[in-house]
Amino acid sequence: MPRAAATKPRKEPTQARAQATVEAILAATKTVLVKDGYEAASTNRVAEVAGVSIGSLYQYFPSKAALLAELIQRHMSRMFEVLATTAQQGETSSIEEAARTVIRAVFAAHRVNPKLHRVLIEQMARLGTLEALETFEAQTQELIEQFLLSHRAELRPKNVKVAARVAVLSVRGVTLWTLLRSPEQLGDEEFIDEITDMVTRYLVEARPRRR
Amino acid sequence: MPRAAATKPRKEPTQARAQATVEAILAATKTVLVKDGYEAASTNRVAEVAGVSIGSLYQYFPSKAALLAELIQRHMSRMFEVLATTAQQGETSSIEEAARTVIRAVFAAHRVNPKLHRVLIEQMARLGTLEALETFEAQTQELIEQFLLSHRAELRPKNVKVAARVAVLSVRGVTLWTLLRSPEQLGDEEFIDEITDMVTRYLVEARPRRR
Amino acid sequence: MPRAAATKPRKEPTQARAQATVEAILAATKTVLVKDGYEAASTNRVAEVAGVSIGSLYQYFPSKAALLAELIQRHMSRMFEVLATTAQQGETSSIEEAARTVIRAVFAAHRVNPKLHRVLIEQMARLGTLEALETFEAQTQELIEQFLLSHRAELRPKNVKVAARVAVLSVRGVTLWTLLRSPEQLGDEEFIDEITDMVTRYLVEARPRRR
Amino acid sequence: MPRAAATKPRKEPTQARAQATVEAILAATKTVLVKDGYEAASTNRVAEVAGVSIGSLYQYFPSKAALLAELIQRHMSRMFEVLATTAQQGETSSIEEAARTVIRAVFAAHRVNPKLHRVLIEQMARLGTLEALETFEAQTQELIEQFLLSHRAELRPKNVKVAARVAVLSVRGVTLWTLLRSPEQLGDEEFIDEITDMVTRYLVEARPRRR
DNA sequence: AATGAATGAGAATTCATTCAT
DNA sequence: GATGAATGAATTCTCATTCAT
Repeated sequence: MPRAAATKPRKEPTQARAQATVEAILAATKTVLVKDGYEAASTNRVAEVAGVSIGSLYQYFPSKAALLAELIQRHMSRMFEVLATTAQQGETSSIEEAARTVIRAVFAAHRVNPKLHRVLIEQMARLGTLEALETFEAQTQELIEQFLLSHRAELRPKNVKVAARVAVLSVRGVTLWTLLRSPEQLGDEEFIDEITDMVTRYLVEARPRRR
Repeated sequence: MPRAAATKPRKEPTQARAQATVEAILAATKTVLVKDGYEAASTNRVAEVAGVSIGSLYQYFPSKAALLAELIQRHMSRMFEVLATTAQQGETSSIEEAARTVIRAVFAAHRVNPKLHRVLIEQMARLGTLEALETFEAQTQELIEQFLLSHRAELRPKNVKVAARVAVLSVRGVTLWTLLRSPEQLGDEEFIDEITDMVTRYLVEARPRRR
Repeated sequence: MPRAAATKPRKEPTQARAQATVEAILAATKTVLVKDGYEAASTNRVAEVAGVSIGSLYQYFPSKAALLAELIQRHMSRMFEVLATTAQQGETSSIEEAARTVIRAVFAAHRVNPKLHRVLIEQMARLGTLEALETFEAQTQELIEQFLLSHRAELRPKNVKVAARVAVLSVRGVTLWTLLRSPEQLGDEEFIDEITDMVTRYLVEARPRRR
Repeated sequence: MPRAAATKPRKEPTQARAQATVEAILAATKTVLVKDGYEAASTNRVAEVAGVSIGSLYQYFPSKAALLAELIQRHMSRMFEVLATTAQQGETSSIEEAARTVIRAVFAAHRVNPKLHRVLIEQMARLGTLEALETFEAQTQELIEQFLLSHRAELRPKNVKVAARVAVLSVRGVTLWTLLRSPEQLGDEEFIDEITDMVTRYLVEARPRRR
C-alpha cells in the first residue's frame, strides 16, 4: 500500500470541463461505495465508473483518502445545513417542538442514502481525526448552545454547555447506532417520538404532557 | 487478494499447547491492531508477533475475518457480562440507581483499552451483519426488558419493549460516539451523571430530585 | 513511485529451496539489467524471468533498490578479491610489476560483463551513499596503503596515504571512464601498459626502462 | 509510460518571448534536478517550476530526454571552453605548467555546482551514446593532441595519439570519480598537485623537481 | 504561442492464503 | 501439529505525452 495520504484536494478545477470531471468522480465514488463497500472501492474502479481515466482522478484527488474526505466534508456540510435550518425554524417554538423538528430532520436525512451514510460513518471512524469532522462537531455544539441559551427560561439544566453536549452526543449517537444496527427504525415515527421525549425530558423542567 | 472467507474458527484446539497458540494469536492480534491499526494488521504480521508460523494461524482461523470475529465475540461476551452482572446487582434498587450502576460500568469498560475498542467498533461496522453482534444485541435487549418488567411499578412508558429499545440504543449510541469522538469524557463523572439523568427521566415517572 | 526504499535484504533464506530462489532472482536481475537496462528492469519482469512469483521476490528483497544493492555488494566483493589476490601475488615483486598485475586484473574483470558493469556503475552513482561502496573503497585504500608501505624503499612520494589515494582514484577513475566511454580499450594491451606506466612513474623514483 | 523519443530540440525559438520560455525551462530543470534528483524531476514538475504550461515545454523539447540532452550539451560546451581557453593560455608554457592550469580549471569547474554535475554525469552514463558527448570527447582529444604536438620537444611518449588519450581519460576519470566519491577533494590543492604531478611525469621526460 | 485537462500503460509493492515438507 | 516458502491477483499511484481549446 503506497504512501501516506494527503487528504486535501490537489487542485481546484477551473475550467467547466474539469469541474464536470470532479463531479463525475465524486458521483462514481458514491455509487461504488454503496454498491461494493469501501474495500472494493478501488480508485481504478471509481475512475472507470466515472468514465474518466485514473490519471484524471489523481489530478484532482491526491489519494484515495482525499476522495473520502471530500465526500465526508460535503456530507457534513449538508448535515449541518439541515441542523441550522431546522434549528432556526424552531427558534420561536418550544424546546420540545424544536427538538422534535430537528430529530425528525436528522433521521430523515439519514434515511436518504443509508448505505452511503454507513460507509461514510465507518470511514469517519477509520480516518480518525478529520478536520472537517472536528469543525462540524464544534459548529453543531455552538449552534445548539445558542439555541438553548435563547430558550433559557424553559431550560432545566443549569450548565448550558453540558446540556448542549449531552443533547448533541445523544442524538448523534442514537442516530448513528440506529443507522448501523436497525436502519429500518429510522422511519419509525414512534421511535422518533420516544427519542424526542427522552431528550425533551432531559432539557426542560415541566414534564411534557404527551403519551 | 483472495476471496472473503468464513468467520467461524476452523477447529477447536484441544491440547494445551494448541490452546496456548490460539491465545498467543489473539493477543498478538490485539497488540497489532492497537499499535498499527486494522489496515496494517496483516495476518503475517500477527503470526510473527505471536511467535507462531503463518501456517499455524490458519490452522485455527480460516481467515483474517475469523480473527476479528473471535475478538469481537469475546469482547461482546465480556460486555454482556458486565451488563448482566450490574443489572442483576440493580435488581433490588431503583431504576435510577440501576441505570447509574450500569452506565458507569459500561463507560468504565470502554475506558480499559479504548484504542482496541475503537478498532473493534470500526470492524463491527465494516463486517456488518455479524452473528455474534446480533445475538449480543438481542440478549441485551432481553435483559433490559426483563429488568424494566421487574420494575414496572416505577416505569413510566407504557410499552416496555419500546422503552428498552430506546434505553439500549441510547446508552450504546452515546457510549460509542463518546468513545470515538471524545474518549477523555469516558471518565468524566459529571458526564456520566448527566447521561444517567437523561435515561432515568425518560424511564421513570417521578422526576429524580438530584441536580 | 511507491515508498522509499530499504536496501538491506529482508531475510536470510535458510532452506535450500529459498536459497535457490534468491539466486534465481539475482541471476534474473543481471539478465534483465543487461538486456533491457535499469529503467526497463521492473521487479515484475525480474520475477518473471527468474521463474518466481513477484511475491517471492519481495519476500527476500524489500525493494527494487535492495536488488541492486545486493548485486553491487557482490560485485564489490568480487572486485576486492581480485585486488587482494593480485596485490598479494605482487607482494614480492616490484611496484611496477605489481601495478601491472593489478591493473591488468582489474581491466580483465571489467571485460567480463561490461554491460552489467556499466549498469551497476550507473546505479552506484544514482544510489549515492551506499554502505557497501564506502566499505569497499576504504578497504581498497587500506590494502594499497599497506602494499606501498611494504615497498617503501622503492616508493617516491613521501606521503604514503596521499600516494595510495591518488593511485586508487586514478586507476578506478580511468577504469570506469574507459568502461563507459570506450569499453573496447579494456582489452588493449598497449593502453594497459600506458596506464601502468603512468601510475608507476608517479609511484617510483627510478624511471622504468621500458618503451 | 510512453516510448522514448528524439532528443533534438523541437524547434528553435525565434521570438524573444519564446527564448525566455526556453531559458526558464532549462533553469527550472536544473533546479529540480539538483533539489529532487532525476527520478523526481518530472516534466510536469519542471514546467510548474518554470512557470510555464506543460504544453509549452513540449513545444520546445520533444521529450524529457531532450531536456537532459540540451543541458548536457551546454555543460559540455562550457567544459570544452574551459579546456580550450586554458590550453591556449598554456600554449607558451611547459607541459607541466599547462597541465596544472588545465587540471586546476577542470576541478574548479566541477566545484561550481557539484550536485548538478553529478546528475548530469549519471544521465550521461544512462543515455549512453549521446552525440554531444562523442563530439566533445573527440574535440577534447584533438585539442590535447595538438597541444602535445606543439610541445613535442618536451614530450616523452613516442605515440602522441596514445599519450593524449591516456592523459584525457585519466584526468577525466579522476575528476569524475572524485566528484562522485569525494567531492570535497575537488578543492584540495595538494590533491590537484599530485594529479598534475602524475600526469606530468607520464608526459615529460625530465622528472619535475617539485615536491 | 500557450494552455492545461486528459490519458493510460505500467511500476512498485502488499497480503491473504495454500501446501509441500 | 507446525513450519515457512511460495503465490499472484489486486491496489495505489506516477508521469511522459497528446490535443482540443
